[in-house]
Amino acid sequence: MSENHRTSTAHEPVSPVTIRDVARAAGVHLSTVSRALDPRRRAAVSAEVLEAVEQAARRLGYRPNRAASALRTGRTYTIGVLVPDITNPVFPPILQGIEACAASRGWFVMLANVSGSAMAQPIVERMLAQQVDGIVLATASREDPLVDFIVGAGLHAVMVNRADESGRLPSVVSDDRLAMKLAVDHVVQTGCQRIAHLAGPQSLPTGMGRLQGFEQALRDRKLESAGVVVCEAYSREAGRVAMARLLAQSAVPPEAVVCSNDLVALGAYDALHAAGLSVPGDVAVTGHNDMPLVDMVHPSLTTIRLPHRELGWRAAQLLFDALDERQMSAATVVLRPELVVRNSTRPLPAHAD
Amino acid sequence: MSENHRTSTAHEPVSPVTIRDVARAAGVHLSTVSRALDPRRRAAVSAEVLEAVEQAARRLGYRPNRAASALRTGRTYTIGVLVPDITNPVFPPILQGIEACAASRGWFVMLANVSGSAMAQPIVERMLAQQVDGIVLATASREDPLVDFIVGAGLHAVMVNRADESGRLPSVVSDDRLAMKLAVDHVVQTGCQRIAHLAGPQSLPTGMGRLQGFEQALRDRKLESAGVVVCEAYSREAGRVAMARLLAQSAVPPEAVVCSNDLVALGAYDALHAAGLSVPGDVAVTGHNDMPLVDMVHPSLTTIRLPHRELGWRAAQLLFDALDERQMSAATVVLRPELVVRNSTRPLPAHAD
DNA sequence: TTGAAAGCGCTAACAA
DNA sequence: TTGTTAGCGCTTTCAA
Repeated sequence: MSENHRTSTAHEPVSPVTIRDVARAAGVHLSTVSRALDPRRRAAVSAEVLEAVEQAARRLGYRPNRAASALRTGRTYTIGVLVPDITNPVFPPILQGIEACAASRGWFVMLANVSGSAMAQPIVERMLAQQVDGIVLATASREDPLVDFIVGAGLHAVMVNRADESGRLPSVVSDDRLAMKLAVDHVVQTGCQRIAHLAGPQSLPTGMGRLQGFEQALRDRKLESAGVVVCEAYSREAGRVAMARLLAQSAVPPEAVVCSNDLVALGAYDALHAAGLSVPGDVAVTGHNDMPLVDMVHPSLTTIRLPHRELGWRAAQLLFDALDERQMSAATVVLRPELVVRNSTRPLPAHAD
Repeated sequence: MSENHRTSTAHEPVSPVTIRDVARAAGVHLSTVSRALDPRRRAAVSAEVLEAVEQAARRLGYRPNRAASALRTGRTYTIGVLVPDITNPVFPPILQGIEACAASRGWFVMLANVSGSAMAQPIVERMLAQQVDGIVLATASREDPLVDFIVGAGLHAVMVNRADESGRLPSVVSDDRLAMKLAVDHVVQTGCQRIAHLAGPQSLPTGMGRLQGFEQALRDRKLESAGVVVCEAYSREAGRVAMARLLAQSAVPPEAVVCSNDLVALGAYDALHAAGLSVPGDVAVTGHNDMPLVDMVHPSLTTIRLPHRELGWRAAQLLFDALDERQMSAATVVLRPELVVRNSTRPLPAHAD
């Protein structure tokens, strides 16, 4: 049994090497080690001491204990991320962007999947107990009480993809109004005049934003809406139900249906097929998000592509800005979506696949 | 300015209320507060004191500082999760399962997206510095040096979806051999005899396992392989290239192609179409994973469904078992995949869609 | 340029 | 049943 043996149970397998051990090995005081290992204070250490410390640290396999450092400084180098449903394909690339930005600075991401808005505040409170330095919210509803809590707690936070309407927190979103204008203008150009909209849940910022964008786009074109139905959710089944309802509303189907979401659009396919209508022959359909494989469905879906990964990266950047400069400028960053034309809106299936 | 005002910079917005404040408010010693607030030691506190403490804590909005507790106990109530690519649709449900299991116990998940196996060990080291209590790896290669490091460090870890071959760590995987047997038996039943396989990367446990499963399934049926091509990656493009190569290898195409992955299968579609062959008319195709929307592609893809969420949940459970009982029984849990029959293997397209 | 010393907030012996 | 006390590993004044 060696002399400086430390009790190491299975519970405590991680580096038992402390800053004190490194100091002893390097023959200096532990405060000198702390200094030498901190990039910002390294300059105040002589070259030979620096070398000795670094060598000792390397030799012993020293790994600074972030829990201790967090207790002392209040910084954990960790941000919390709340997403509503990680299996919704919109969120993985956003999360990837956030994680990549955090990792590029040596920070970590704590992930929480928030099922149901009632869970959000307790989760944020637990994250606060964990001393996260900031939070990225991808879960906001239009008037989200969580924002009150966060602002009240003085917590650093930003919103991504969905921003609440108060504008009290910085946010990074896609331009939903532009997205709908792109879709409407496109179907108009292919010859459609009677255009309907399958809207998303109006409790969500995106649901309302896209609906307003659709209406504005029609006004710009001096067109009347051929009907709007609000979906219960951004899901295929909700889209199917909504499309069926839309068809039931009038004798003649619309020439085009602009959907607030790809899954909704695929649900619209289902209802249109069930009604014996063909896409795009009888009705053109557009989606929103360009989720994986919508280029493989039949017919391939014309949709709106969002820079999801960039949304996440920029949101994290905004958070780090706030953290660094000790200030929260409640900026809103709006990124541009892009139209992706495929076969669900082809005027004529001349070049059939 | 109140008397017990604490300096609260923008950096330190989180609860400045400490256990000491609660003790003062409740008129007891801070160790009594610690006891009263710990479920395991609560019993040793009198009812009236317990009540007073809880009330004071609630009134002051006390939130235990986990960094301090972590420093003292070595426990952060956090597990690290490494995934190779969060935008690969296999991983979100696995991650969801892990997160849900962790959340059900009040634990948190630190997520790292590991791009490139060289990044893995540095990330684990940084997680160790963060004092994570354990790690879930979804990134393993067949003989992964990371496992050496983890075992050497005495770190608690489990593998999910992909398990390395040494069996030194507990793991939760799907039965790849059974999966391929299900696929082969199915296409045999639909009348195919000349069956080929598009294999996954042989550096990955799943790539090799499925290839072996395919070969075994053919042996069981006393059939000769109609060709095997190994894909560069689990991607559509790699599948397309591999299928093209397979077609070039012999004059007559196989009757069925059993693929190691859905994306690979969709790439096979591409190559088959390019060669003027129809699915399933000329060649039947099966996939693996049942990723979202493969029921919507044309033709809808027959594939193998995995219990991805359960994979994640069970992996987390295994990790918590190890953490609780201070022992690492290197158990392997093998879950059963399930065949999902769709139109890419229909014997006759009688009921065309 | 380095060392000494205090203390972040909490837990867990041990003592009363 | 409650209080006293030491200290987890680190950062950061302050002094030398």
